[in-house]
Amino acid sequence: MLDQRFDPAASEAQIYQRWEEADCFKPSGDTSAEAYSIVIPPPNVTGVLHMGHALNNTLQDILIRYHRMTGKNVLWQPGTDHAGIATQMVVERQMAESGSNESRASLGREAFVERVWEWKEESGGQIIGQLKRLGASCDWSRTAFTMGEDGSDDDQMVRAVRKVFVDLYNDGLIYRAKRLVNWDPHFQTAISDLEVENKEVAGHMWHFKYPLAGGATYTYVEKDEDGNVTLEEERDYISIATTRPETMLGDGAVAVHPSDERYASIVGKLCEIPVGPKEHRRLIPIITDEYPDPDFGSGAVKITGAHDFNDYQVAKRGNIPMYALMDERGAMRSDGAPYAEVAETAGRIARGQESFDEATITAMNLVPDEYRGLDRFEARKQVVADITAEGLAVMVTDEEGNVIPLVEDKKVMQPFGDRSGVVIEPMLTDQWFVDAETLAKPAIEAVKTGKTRFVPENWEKTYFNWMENIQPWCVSRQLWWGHRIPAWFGPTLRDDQVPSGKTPAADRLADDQYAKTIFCAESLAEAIAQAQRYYGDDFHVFCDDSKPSGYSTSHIGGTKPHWVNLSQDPDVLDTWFSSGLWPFSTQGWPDAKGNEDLKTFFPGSVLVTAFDIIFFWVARMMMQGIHFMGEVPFKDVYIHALVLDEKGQKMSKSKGNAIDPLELIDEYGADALRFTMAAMAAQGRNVRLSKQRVEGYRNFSTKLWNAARFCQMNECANWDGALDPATLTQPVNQWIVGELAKTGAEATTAIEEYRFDGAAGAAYRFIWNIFCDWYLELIKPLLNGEDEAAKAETRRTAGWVLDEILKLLHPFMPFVTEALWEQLGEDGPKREGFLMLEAWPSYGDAFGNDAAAEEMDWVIDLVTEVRSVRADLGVSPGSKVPASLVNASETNAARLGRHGEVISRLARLEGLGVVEETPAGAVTTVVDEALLALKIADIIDIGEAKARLTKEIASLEKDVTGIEKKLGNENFVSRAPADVVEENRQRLADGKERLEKLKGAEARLAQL
RNA sequence: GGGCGGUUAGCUCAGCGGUAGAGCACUACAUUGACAUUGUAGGGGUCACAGGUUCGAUCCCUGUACCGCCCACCA
Repeated sequence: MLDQRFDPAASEAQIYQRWEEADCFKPSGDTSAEAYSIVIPPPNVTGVLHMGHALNNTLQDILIRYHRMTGKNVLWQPGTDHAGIATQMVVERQMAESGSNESRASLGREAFVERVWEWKEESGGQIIGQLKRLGASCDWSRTAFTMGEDGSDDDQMVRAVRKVFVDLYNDGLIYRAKRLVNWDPHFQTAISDLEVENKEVAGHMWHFKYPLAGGATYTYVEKDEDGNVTLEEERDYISIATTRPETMLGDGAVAVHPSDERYASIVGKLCEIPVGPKEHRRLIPIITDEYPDPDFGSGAVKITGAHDFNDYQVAKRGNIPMYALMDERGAMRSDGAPYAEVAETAGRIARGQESFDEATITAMNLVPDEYRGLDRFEARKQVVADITAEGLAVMVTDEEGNVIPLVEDKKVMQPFGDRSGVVIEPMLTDQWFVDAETLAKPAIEAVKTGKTRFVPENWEKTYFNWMENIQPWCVSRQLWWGHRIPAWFGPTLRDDQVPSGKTPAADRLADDQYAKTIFCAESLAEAIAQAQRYYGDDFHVFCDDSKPSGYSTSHIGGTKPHWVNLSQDPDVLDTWFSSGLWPFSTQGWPDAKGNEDLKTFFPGSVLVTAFDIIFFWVARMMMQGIHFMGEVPFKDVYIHALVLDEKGQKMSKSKGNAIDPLELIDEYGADALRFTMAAMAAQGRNVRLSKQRVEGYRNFSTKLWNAARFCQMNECANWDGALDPATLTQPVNQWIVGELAKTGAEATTAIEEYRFDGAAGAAYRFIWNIFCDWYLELIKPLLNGEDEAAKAETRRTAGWVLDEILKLLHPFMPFVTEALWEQLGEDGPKREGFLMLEAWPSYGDAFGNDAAAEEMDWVIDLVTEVRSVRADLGVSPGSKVPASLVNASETNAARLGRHGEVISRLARLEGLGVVEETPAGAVTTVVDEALLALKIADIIDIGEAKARLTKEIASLEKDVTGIEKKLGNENFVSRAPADVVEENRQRLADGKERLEKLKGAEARLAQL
């Protein structure tokens, strides 16, 4: 006998364990069956399950369980992501909080990475355990990790990443270059555009005067739209606006628009940056460029190529030096020669007296001595104060007549690191870039031609929009935790050290300055071999890590053989670089190219993810998948919503509004949480989660449990396989199997179309509102009756339908359904195996039975009508009311004969029969063509009864008039589809007939 | 600035060219017969607004307003 209710806490873990031990999650291995595969979006290895994971993995598990039941060879590939920055951050924070004096720096690279591995081992299983609690049916024996230990037995991921990197490098799709990149001063690494969040913050715009060199002056004229002069004055300066005064120190020019007449006379002249020691004020040229907008501010823009993305482009076009001002912490530089010396050089460059190369410019620290070492925001304050003190701020008169510096309060968009939260600094650094534009082309094409399909479709636009404007992807990170970049740098050799026929000095100046001294290879040995071939036999190549005996730096340039010391790039790759390989790296690539798993499970059937990750991950997988496998990595991309709190806010720990899915599982069970996720997963929407909703679906599972209990008590739980609808004789049984078949079809279609809410809703409605509310009530008389054949048939049908329900519901509520499957099986023939491995139901047309459906609908309508009347008129619920059906049709009279008992029971009626005359003292209501007379006139308030009728008549009359009007419209009758017209005619006829009867009832009531 | 989405019952949301729906909340009633994690009944909507297309618009089109989100961005 089933317990009173299902106890998720006690049962779920145990059920899960049994599935796992029986290898239920592994692919069937039946290669004759269609393969169905999903790769999990790998959660951070050190992460904990949050609501987003719960939604994402519930939906995947529903698909996986469904397709497994349809007999496919199913793989849900699990794994975790090493999550470079995030994980490194966690470990660093732990060290900081531990109170020990350890830090990343004190530990050193090797020990620190070792520490991260330890942490990974310690916490890496946690999230997997949590996914198991959710019921995720991944094949855990294949759990993958985006990293691996170089040189260990488990280095396949390392080899995959290296191969990808080296191949792309050899194809010219990865290159190293000095570019302006987003620099995170907290983590002291470059990050990609996607990892930058632009936020609007309150800022200021300062206006400063850049005096013309040598005290030169010009006539500054402003005109209005009509060409009338509004301002004319002699100026010895050009006015510049800036929100970042500290970057003035690195200005290389002032730019104006070529059409800007105000400044035409001073273009080509020099002006002075109004900051720094007076005797070494730097002069910079006034140039023209299309970039400045003459209508904004003064129309003149300072150009700081090394600290602003727009300026960078201008500087590149105009060959303006880009002076880097800050160090990796975002503080003003304190390296290099004293300011006076450097400023002198810069001055000569500005006057065109000295040529310059990138390396020279990079080495120059133009931060005046008094600002060196200051934090960038400190430096900003200083610069503003110094300029203002010197009287070089643009002044205005305020409302009270005071002359004050012009400082506008202004909302400015500021870039922040998405992980660190600090202000990102554009920095000129050497980084590795992927030529995303080239890789994006086939990835765009694949979606255009439908090889990969987005569901819902509108996400394609987002994808296209981004892919079509894609920028080079900066993939190097100055971190320690990650895939080390497989590139080794050779030394820069003096001219007399250069191998014959090679010209490194020239190479250095070229755009691909490093190309000839970089050795990109899948292993150190290969890199050394490459270098050896490059340098020739006169050189002996080795690497830092393996200093050969007899090595001495003095040998360089000395007697042969010369020593060439390679050192590996210290940087690691962006986490997403390896995540992008996930669909094939998890299947053993590159080792297993051509092996069964890769052939069988790549490409994946669908990728399930949230929209916030389309760019980060989906796009990268598309690019890398197509490039390396020659095929799209998945056929469908299902984009689901984000989980928000009840108020529509993004859940986050810091806001304190996060609901912990594990707590919900503890409280309501995994099934309830899963069902909630499915029911709320309407496409293209956010999911607002409330506990109440979860509670409601927990109640649903209890409802199912109790329905099963009822079946069991009534010996309906005997499981005996198939059911032939043709053998059914009872309308109620014929009807329920038809309803079940409809539900099954609806759920199947919905899942196939990724409408999880539709599938969940269909199951919910059928189980609660049809099976429990009606079917189980309707069969009670049969189960308690004398007709043994009918009883047997009903038991069999109820038992069968219950089993089918368990199957249909299983992908959504795997635990409670599996528990019921097992426990109900104890009453009947022994079940062979797990519910999760049963076949997904597919019902033929044979299950539909229109006549039975119509008959049962009539019964249900009748009962509902009586209940409504009783409730409205305040008839006490317990009392049995004498009732009869007046002037019923033959059909309905027959139906009453078959169902009178159950109707009487459900509607609390007695003496229910067919009569020709309305009995005295009866209140009547209309059911179909007949009047239903209830002898209650003496126990109710006639006024209320009348009011009820009046209301119904009014509402019906409104309907009827509406339809009459419609049918009276010539255009409607001639132009609307015939079936619509016919349907309206029928409705009108029915309405009128009913109206007449209601009016009759009203009249009769008036006589009482 | 560009793009995407939203506006339907008190709340959260489905829906859809032809009769406006669910869950929760609310109201009333019911209590040993599977289930109070329940049952029965009920109230509650100018489907944001304005035009247009159509025999017919909550639905399609255009515009407006407001609300989200994404991308870009003026120094």
